[in-house]
Amino acid sequence: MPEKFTKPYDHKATEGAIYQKWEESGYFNPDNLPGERKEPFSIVLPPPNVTGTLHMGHAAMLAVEDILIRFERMRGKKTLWIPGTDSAAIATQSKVEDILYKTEKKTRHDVGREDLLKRIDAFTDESKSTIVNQLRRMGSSLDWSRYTYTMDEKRYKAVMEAFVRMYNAGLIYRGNRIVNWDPKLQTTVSDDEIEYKEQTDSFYHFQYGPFVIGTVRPETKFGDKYVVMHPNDARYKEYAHGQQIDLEWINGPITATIIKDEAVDMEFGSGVMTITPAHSLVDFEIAKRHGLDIETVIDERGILLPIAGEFAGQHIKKARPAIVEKLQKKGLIVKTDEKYVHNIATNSRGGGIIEPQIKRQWFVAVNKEFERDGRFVTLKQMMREALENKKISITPDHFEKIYYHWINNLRDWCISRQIWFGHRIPVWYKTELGSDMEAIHFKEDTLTEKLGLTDEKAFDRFSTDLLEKSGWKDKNILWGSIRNGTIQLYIGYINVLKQKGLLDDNWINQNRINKSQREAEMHVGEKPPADIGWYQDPDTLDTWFSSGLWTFSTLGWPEETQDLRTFHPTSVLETGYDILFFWVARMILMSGFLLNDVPFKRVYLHGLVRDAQGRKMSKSLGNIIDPLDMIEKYGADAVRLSLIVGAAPGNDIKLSEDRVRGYKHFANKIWNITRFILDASEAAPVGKILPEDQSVIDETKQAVQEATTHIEKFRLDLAVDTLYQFVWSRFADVILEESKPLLRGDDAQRASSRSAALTQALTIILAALHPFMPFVTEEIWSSLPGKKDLLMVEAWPAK
RNA sequence: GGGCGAUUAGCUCAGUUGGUAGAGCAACUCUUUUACACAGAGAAGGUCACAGGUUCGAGUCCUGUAUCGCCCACCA
Repeated sequence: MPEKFTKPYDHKATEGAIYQKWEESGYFNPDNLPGERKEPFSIVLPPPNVTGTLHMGHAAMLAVEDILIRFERMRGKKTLWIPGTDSAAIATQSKVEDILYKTEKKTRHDVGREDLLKRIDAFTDESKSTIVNQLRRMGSSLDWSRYTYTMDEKRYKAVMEAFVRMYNAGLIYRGNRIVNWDPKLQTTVSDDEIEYKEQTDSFYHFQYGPFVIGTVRPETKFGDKYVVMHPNDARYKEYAHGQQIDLEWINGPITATIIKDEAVDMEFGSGVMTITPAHSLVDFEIAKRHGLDIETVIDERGILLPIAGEFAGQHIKKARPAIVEKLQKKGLIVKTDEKYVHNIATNSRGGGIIEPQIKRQWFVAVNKEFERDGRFVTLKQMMREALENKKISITPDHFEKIYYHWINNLRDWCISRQIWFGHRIPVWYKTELGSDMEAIHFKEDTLTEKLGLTDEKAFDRFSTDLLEKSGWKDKNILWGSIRNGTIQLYIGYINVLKQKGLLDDNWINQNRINKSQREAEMHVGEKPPADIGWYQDPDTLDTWFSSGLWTFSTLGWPEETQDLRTFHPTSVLETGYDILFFWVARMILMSGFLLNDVPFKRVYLHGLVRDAQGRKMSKSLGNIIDPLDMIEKYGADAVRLSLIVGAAPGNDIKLSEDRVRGYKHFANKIWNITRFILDASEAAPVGKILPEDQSVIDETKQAVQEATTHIEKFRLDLAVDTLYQFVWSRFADVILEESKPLLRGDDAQRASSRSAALTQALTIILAALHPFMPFVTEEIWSSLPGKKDLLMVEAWPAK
């Protein structure tokens, strides 16, 4: 018997070496697997953030997926588990920007786009190895030869291709619509990334002509010239739709128009409201229904525009009390509720408070019909049908209801982001200015005076100089145009001037004439047309756009690769229920349109890992259990089991260190069972199994069969429970105890028979436990006499 | 406001088509020349949230109530 069995199982001395053996065997790669394997089984790893570290949620995901992969590999399938990491666009860029500011006191505008991207690349390269090694520590049998990164060259190509195809099918369009604008991160945010947070504010009731209107946001009220009420509201039946009323408002007399619309809740407040279409989705829709004017009141930075009169140029936060004070003086405040509790929209990706803005952005049309297989369908329909036709099933199944509910409420998906790190939109513009970004116009003399520049040549030199210092490559972005005494400057240019302290918001808002957006000649494609003067859209794509391609971009799409033919659709997509909509639904959308197929056949949703009290693990609560600490202390096998047992699909897992410790004991139990059996087989050499000992094997097989059924139903929790019960309470406590007298008895034939039966039962147990506890089982396997190949490719001991 | 879950031993959770309540952990008693004290043997622990109903029979099916959780929407 090997020396090591005289001591308790030592995971630290074992796990590293075992993983190395697996990797060296090449068996993680389906092309190297022994025997003839026809049936494929594939999973793509939901790619963790490249700059992140492993947390318990990842650990749970890895445990489940590795169990499924190892189980199917042992069942003789051609198994592929594709590793990858995600660029996590916004999160990563913010992180690098933070570092930049902390170490060099610079913003991204100081260093410029190209330089920032270089810094991000360096940062991600450096941290990539951390997460990749942590994935290995869990024992994950990922095929590293197929490792992918969302921002690598092939994936970039796939994203470009997808965009172009969807654009050509009319499913991607550019439109001016109200979007969720994050003034802190200066980018749009998709509907799904918004998180509502409760907040207490003052709620003001204002006298608005004969009406009383309420608001928590007086600073948006400058543009309000429509007063809306329900058509059936008897209190206001004397007022007619379209009727005009003169009244006194914040900055003097205005004329308001009565609008009757059913969107108004008669029960709320006075049943009358004014609308701010440019900064509220509901108001925007009312305005569109009635063809009303839509006026922007607040700019991208939260600064009030000239429409605010004397308040123009102020930040909304500062302006609010001043506006309230003015209304108070004018006697227009009826009353104020100090403690009004309401929800405000925030950017869940660490951003600020969402300020709806009307912006020109790129969208995916989910309700637009296109031709497919001789009929007209919409993306929404396709997403719905994938489940209705049972091409995809979700475990646990009640999530299917939630999925349908989400689809039904789905609006067009805003896919453009104003951050720099990400897949850049493959669209090119050509105007005399180089793009059709937003521009602001000024009177020529005001600007030349402000910057101390006397003529156009001086301005040109000034710009060129600025250009060099700021590192911008494309001169066209920085320059504006002068014509008819008006200077037109791009937002990007203005931002640079602001950072240099040459202009400030106050001045801009007082001197601007208007804003414009020029139509440009447009080309959609990865590369610009051959002639010069084309300028690429500065925006990048929503990170979920590229994530949506993940099941097939990782397999080489758009090329017709062998991998794509063999492994797509993937067998199972396993992820947390928290990204069902972000990711799962979008993969169904993308795969449906681009491949006319589903991305996976089965969705398995695991729960979230919480602490022992059921709270989310967070830094602020200080209740984070680090999977690597746990692996260090108790071994990866124990960590895996602790995340599987008691975790029914979709249920949250309450994890405590005690649980992990408990499963370390189980690893040791198996270790000692082996020691006992090796001992026995040395004392009583393995012989022919007599009929009276056959039951030991039969019973073992039956337990494994039961576990197999559970795994097939994705009840890994029950499967491991079955095996645990059998091994500990039945095999160790009863069968081994009963065997002792037989092994030491006078009947040598019986002793050999029993010893043989136990040895065989042990091999079955080891094989059955291997997907769950790969390290300890593989280590024991290597010490059993007569075993040549690795346990990971041994045949599964049940049908 | 709409939707989806949950409520079973001190804690965490199983409980397949209805047939006398299960596991792990913790706690209790005993056991150490025993494969394993990271152990074994034993005992204890439950009005299955509550109230009705269907049934020969309900933790399981139906109705309602309460509490907790999550998702979606959102009121100016």
